[in-house]
Amino acid sequence: MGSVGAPVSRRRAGRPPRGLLSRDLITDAALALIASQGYEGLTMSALAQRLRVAPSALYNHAESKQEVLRWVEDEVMAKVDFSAFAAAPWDEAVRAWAWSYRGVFAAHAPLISVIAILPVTGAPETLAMYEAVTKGFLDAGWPADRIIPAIVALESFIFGSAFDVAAPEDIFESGSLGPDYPLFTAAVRRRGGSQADSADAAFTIGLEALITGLKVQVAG
Amino acid sequence: MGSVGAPVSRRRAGRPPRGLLSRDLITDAALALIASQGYEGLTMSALAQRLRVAPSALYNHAESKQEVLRWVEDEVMAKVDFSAFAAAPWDEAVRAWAWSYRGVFAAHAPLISVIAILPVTGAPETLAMYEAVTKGFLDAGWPADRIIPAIVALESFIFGSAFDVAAPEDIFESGSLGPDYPLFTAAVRRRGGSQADSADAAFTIGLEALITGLKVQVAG
DNA sequence: ACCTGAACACCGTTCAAGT
DNA sequence: ACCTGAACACCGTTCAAGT
Repeated sequence: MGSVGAPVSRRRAGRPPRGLLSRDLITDAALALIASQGYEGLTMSALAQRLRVAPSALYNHAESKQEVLRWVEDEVMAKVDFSAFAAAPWDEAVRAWAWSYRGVFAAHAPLISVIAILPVTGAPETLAMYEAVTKGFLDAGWPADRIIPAIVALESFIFGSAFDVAAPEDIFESGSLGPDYPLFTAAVRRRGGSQADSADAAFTIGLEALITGLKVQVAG
Repeated sequence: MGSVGAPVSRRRAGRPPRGLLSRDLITDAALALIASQGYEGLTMSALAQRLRVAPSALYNHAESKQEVLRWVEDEVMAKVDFSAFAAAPWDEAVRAWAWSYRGVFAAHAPLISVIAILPVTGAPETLAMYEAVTKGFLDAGWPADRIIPAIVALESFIFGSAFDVAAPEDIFESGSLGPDYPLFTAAVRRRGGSQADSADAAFTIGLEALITGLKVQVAG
């Protein structure tokens, strides 16, 4: 782990900034703020305070808070480990990538709604991941026109599952209404362990089903 | 279709309200507001204005905006069609339910982050759906301890896919960075049609893979 | 080119005062 | 019990003024 404020990934080339701020500094400060206060703590004021600057100064570098979130998103995406696609067989690589992807975004759920609307334009870390994943699918013999839909399907499952990780322990507690829904209540009771265990179990079941099902589709 | 302000589903029993407001009236107004202005238009002020009441009056009935969103969520959930579980074979029922579920929440994506954190306590429409789905799985011979994880996995995929429906046409446009990521750029080009078609294709592929894979798991 | 300080147009929520 | 009106503590963003 680097010290607070240390760059979290490879820095952008280009002219060094003249003033106090830059995209990289703002992004690092935003990530540090999110790490310590969560996404509710990420306000333009708090960001400015951490950078010892007036809030309005941020707008010389970012068009909006939305743009700052896009920078954060690309930086977070860089933490996803897709290295298995270069070495392991397809199903093993998908498994390793998906678990890493879900783990990273479980701590960044508010970004998911940003990503969903967000063109990849200008997000080099994100594009690097897609390039490696695409190559992994091609190497495994996937037809080119099936690759993007398959990746989107996997990502949809991963994003949905990332939300689930943050769910509270009592998410399926029906309370006083319980007796009206006996089958569901019984099924919930049969599912043991903590919420973290339950989320992992659901993710395992879904991911393995997807891998199996996709393999069948591409073979048939 | 009912007229504006008409109740959208079965109304709650219990004492009629004494004043101008009630949970049902607030929920209906919120849904009407969302339908005409989207979720950005759903503010406590706008809600109060539509109900011809001061914003502070809402707090005699709802603890917070978050609670209003929970009411909306349960109402929206009532639109999901799970009737196939009572009649059709398991895979057909899952397919019909999942498509309906995704369609409903594609128009209500901001609710997804609410649901993920939200215990089902006090959400009768939601519980009714889970009860019917659980029964469908039991009737198909599913072991009780596997049902909830499987439903959660399906829901994760459905929620993630609902986000995808709202994605812009150019979501995978890499722009000037394109040449650096040739395999991905080529794969994107091979995927034809509109974003709506792409979202449908990804949903079809993922859902069919899940159904196939879950069947294999439960058989083995 | 970049930063400050004041201002603007909002948010959700609280609370004393009324009926 | 329920509603009003004023107030509070925030938001993100703009813009004239300075260097």
